[in-house]
Amino acid sequence: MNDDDVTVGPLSGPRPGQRAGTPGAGGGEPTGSEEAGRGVPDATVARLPQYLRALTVLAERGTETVSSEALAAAAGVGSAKLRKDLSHLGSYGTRGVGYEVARLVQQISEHLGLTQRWSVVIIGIGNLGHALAGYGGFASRGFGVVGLFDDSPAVVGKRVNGLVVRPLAQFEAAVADERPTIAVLAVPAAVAQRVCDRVVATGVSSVLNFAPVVLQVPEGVHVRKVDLASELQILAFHEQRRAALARAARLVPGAAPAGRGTSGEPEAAAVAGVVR
Amino acid sequence: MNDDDVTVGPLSGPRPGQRAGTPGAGGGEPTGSEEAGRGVPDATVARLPQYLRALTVLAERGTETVSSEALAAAAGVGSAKLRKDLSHLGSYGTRGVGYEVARLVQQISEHLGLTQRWSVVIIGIGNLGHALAGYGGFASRGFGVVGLFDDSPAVVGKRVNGLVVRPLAQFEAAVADERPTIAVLAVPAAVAQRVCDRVVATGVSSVLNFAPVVLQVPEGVHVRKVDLASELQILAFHEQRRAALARAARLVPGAAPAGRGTSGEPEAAAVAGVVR
DNA sequence: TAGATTGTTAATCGATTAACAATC
DNA sequence: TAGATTGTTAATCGATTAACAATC
Repeated sequence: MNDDDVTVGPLSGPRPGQRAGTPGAGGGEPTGSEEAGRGVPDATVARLPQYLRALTVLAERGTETVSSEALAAAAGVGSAKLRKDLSHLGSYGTRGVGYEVARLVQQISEHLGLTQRWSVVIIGIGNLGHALAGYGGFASRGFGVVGLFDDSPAVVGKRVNGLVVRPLAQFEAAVADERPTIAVLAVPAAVAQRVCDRVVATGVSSVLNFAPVVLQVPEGVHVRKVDLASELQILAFHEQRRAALARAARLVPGAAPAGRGTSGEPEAAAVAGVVR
Repeated sequence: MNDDDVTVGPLSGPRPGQRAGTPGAGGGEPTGSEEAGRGVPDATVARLPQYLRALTVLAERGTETVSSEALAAAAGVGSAKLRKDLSHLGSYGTRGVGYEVARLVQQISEHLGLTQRWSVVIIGIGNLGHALAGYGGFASRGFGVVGLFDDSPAVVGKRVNGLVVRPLAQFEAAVADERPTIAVLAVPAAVAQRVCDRVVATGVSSVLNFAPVVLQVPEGVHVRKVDLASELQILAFHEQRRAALARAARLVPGAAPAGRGTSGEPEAAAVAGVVR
């Protein structure tokens, strides 16, 4: 689960500390008249795009029906988890048979809100923003980039992927026109909060943040963070632990519990002079 | 928690289905002679970079000591969670006082393995790979990009951020020379698995994958995935749910249970200015 | 000593997993 | 009917949270 998802639900009940996005599964309050999909767990939501992608691949290959076992393998999860996840959407399988690929694609797409087109603006057209503006994966999945903004004279006015980069000063007016739902922030950390404040003030309620800062937003605004350096740091942690374990194993060879495999570890050299 | 982390631990005990990265907290097997940091939970590890960043900001401002309350606020988490997380590292605070910023920076850096320099190669120098190659956030956090590879004649030979893009054919030889620990994959989905296989075959044991596919890797190789389109899809899910709730609220206005605040749908409120 | 704040405990919550009854 | 596979239940596990005793 990517719990960088700083989300506060629209119900905004004043009970302090209630984290929405996981609405009161316990209480009463039917919340309305929806049938299912009311209380899809965050962890499940985060996996739906994966399932959808696996299903799309299957559909392209002409597969019409798939078992939870096979789909789970394609998506890299366990079949029990997959079935549980799908059951939250209402369960569209047939016992003894499996899931109809086309139907499931449709259902997941609807649940993810992909049956409509969402408009996206990108703010900050540096290296990364430029790449995002040109990323084919957005358009192909129903996200339309409708605006590019930056404040640097070096890029304003340039054409990127068919759009002209506009100065940030025009942002508010553009939003009033184009009504994007999602803003992608690819600006430097130092200005990210200020830009975010402006974005939120215009009514945009979802933000994808690439700046390495924790954005403060009012209730009701969703922020997801992609932090590239953090990803490397997390990998580094595991490498470091691996190296530490390998060192320990060399020092206390008898302590090795079992099945250590090719017990020499690849990074031994790189580690040669490190901590502890 | 970012549980895209497909990780298999170095202990590789043959017990089937055991997910490592969360080593047997229950069992016996002391795993060696390390003091602490043995069993840092994945969720905690994923937050350490956040803490480190917040601390760095504090350090730059000249702050010498910080309370869990203040640091937690800066990192966007609760103070209890922060203290619990830090306690997994061994706890370096002083009751009644707080944490010494410099000391904590040092401790977290060591735990993340950032006291050494990790070498990174980037494979796939399209839009995204190009941006990653130029991303300052890597170098500034101790990750050195030592190689860029691609197979397209359009980019091979070009100089990006001081490095010449080499053909993928030279990859194996280069790895033997430069011994990178981490490979970043920014290649098209269609070839990602094949490229990954080559990467893993050279002994690289950590992969950061930007291709929208689930990579199959042998035990002991860490893969983390960054999926840009998925991030947007998850945001779309929440927007879609928000819209559905708003619709339900309009149709059954009396059904609003309590504390609905400005019961109009959040979209409207957000547009008018900032919510709540 | 009095005030502050950590580190830890215990309760709670959400997510995962295995197993199996329901049912195609 | 026999075989297959879903949808759900119940057990387990890991993560979060609040509260507070320890202690600076």
